[in-house]
Amino acid sequence: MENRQKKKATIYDLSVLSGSSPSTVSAVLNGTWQKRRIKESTAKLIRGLAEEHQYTANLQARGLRSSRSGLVALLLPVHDNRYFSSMAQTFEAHVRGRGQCPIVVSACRDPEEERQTVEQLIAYSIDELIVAGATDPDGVYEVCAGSGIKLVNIDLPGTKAPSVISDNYQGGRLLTEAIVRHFNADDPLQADDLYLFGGRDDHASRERIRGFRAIKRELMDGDADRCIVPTGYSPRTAQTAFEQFYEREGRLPRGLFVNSSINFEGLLRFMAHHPNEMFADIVVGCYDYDPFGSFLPFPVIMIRQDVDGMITKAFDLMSESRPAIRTHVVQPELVPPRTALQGPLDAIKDIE
Amino acid sequence: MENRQKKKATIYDLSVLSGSSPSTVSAVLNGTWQKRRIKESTAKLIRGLAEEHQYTANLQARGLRSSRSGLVALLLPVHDNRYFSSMAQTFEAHVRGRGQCPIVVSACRDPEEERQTVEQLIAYSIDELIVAGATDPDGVYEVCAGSGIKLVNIDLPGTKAPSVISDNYQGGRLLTEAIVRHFNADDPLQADDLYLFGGRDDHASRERIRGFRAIKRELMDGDADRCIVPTGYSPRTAQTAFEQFYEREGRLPRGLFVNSSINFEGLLRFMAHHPNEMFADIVVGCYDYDPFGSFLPFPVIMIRQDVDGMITKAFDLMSESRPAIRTHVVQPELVPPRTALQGPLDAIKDIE
DNA sequence: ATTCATTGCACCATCGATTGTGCAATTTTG
DNA sequence: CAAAATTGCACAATCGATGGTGCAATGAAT
Repeated sequence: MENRQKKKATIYDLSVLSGSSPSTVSAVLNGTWQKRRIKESTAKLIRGLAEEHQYTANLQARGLRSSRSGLVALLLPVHDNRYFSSMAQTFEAHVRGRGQCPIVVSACRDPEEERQTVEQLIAYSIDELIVAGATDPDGVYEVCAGSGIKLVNIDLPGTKAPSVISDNYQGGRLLTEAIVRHFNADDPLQADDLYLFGGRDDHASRERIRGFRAIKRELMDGDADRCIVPTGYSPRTAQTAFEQFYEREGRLPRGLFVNSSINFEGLLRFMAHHPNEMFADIVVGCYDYDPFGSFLPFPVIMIRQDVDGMITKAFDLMSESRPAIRTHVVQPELVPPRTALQGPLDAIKDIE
Repeated sequence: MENRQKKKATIYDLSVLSGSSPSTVSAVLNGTWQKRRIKESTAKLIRGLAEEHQYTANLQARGLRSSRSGLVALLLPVHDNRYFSSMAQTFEAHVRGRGQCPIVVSACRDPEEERQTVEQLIAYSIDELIVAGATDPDGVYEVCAGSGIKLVNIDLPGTKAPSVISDNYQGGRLLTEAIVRHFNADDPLQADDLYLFGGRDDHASRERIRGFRAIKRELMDGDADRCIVPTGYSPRTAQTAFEQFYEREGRLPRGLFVNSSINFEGLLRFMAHHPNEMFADIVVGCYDYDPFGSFLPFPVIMIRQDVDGMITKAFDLMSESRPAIRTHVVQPELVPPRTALQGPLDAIKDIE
């Protein structure tokens, strides 16, 4: 009854109740009381009152005074795929582990939205920011410049802040090679039957394409520009690309390198209009891992990026005082078909 | 050069530069200047200076003064599955549409974590909060009580705040019936060959189970408690349950109602240790939709909950001044096998 | 030429916590 | 017992924005 009051208690309320000054209350409740030589008994009294009245600090006030907030943000392009959602999950675990408050926002892969969102975050005095897969990382940097925010790019590199990315070239190589080798020696995959679909003109796509071409040249007799079909990161445009190919050729390529699980959803949409038999002889390599994708009716080889490794590295960089502006590369992992890997959810304790 | 200063400009800086008072600057920049009868020319001058010096309001200060923040939060159990990640995506679009700032956090399905997280959010003067799939919605309410936050439960209902949930009973019926009817008449599914795996003792699971049993009684000759195997929402425990069943019976049930896509991942893990042939005669119904899950090598029928409908309803409720404490029910949708539905990502414009 | 209304803005208290500084009371030292 | 050192805390400025109130200057009405 008594502690179901309407307004939240402040240090001033507790100050009156305890007979101490607000600054004493503040010191006791934020842990600096030893430094201020507050008596243990005083501290105990105040802590008791705080407990009794359910005191919680007004973090906006604290943030205003100290120009910090305890908030750590992750800016994603989108939430709705397993790569980024596992990144969010991993990120939260890390931030909580450091005793801070994680928040996740997305900016729809829109440079203007990215900048505006970050501006908002800065206005809330976010302490640290991880920008994942930004369309314009350096634009984000400009917004952050001079705000004192710690900034690390992840997934796509920038030139103004430290970055942590996957080795997309190596991943592209691994995946392409695995596709090629998945075919039997008696009916090997031909160079003009191995296509790459998806992605756009960003660093990750370029590197993966570079790896794709390198393997094609090394393992097969050639490569061609028409074997590369960038579609942007969208299911719809990818679907269109598959359908156009099918219109033209009457079939799909036997070897398909799909540049992201988002583009893979375009292939699903295509599949919905065609029977499974059409995919009998096909091998798909997908950059990014999705557990369900791994068990489709045809062989699906996937690349899992080391999200935990990247996030860990990003926080390492943030804890450095003046991290070098360079790009750190983390190795991704090849995932054979029909593989159910553990993910960040496995770290969560189950009740039930 | 000159606008690359180290510290952010404040209304006091602009006040000096413009020769007006801070309150005038404030009024001009927050839009209340008409009400305060500021001259158009003064306003224009100040807006120009603000632009030039890249002024952005300190939202912590504003929030402190006005005890509002412009932040709207979504509290999820976890990020890393398509149901909740699409919820995050949809939520963000709605909040941005209202000109506010969305933030998403997760609390790992841990009641204590839920309460602590919400306490933090309140400390930042979050204006509105949607709590999705909370283990203890009423516990969250207690924390919010008297803070003036607008609160709506979603996915799992509470008794202290308005709630929006799926019609899980109806969804359970739909899904169970679809599983049964997917078998041929010449070799129909028997009651003791239709199992439900996953979920726990929450409202959603209970309702789905109720629907499951109702259909079993209506369409088949019986039902049995042993056909229901709650595992909690975790891939690992679900996997164990499938493996134990397999140990015991030497096979899986022909009809499988899997209570969430998270539990379905447990089936994937089981699949990784067994050949596809084992699943030749199986029909799976999964509560929650995952596009990749829909295309597995056996028929997978899914339920898609109307996330957009639920979020829309939730915001409708929030905009009411004193919404009734009741539970609103939204109809879910049955998704036949091999179906690639559009999702919230389709609303995002593509830049190629 | 007064009086009154309107315009246009400045002043100041306030939101709740942090932190540098000062000082009385107590304890220690010589 | 006086001087010095330490303990324990209060005071007050501050962070940046908001909004109620007051007041001078200008124009309108009588």
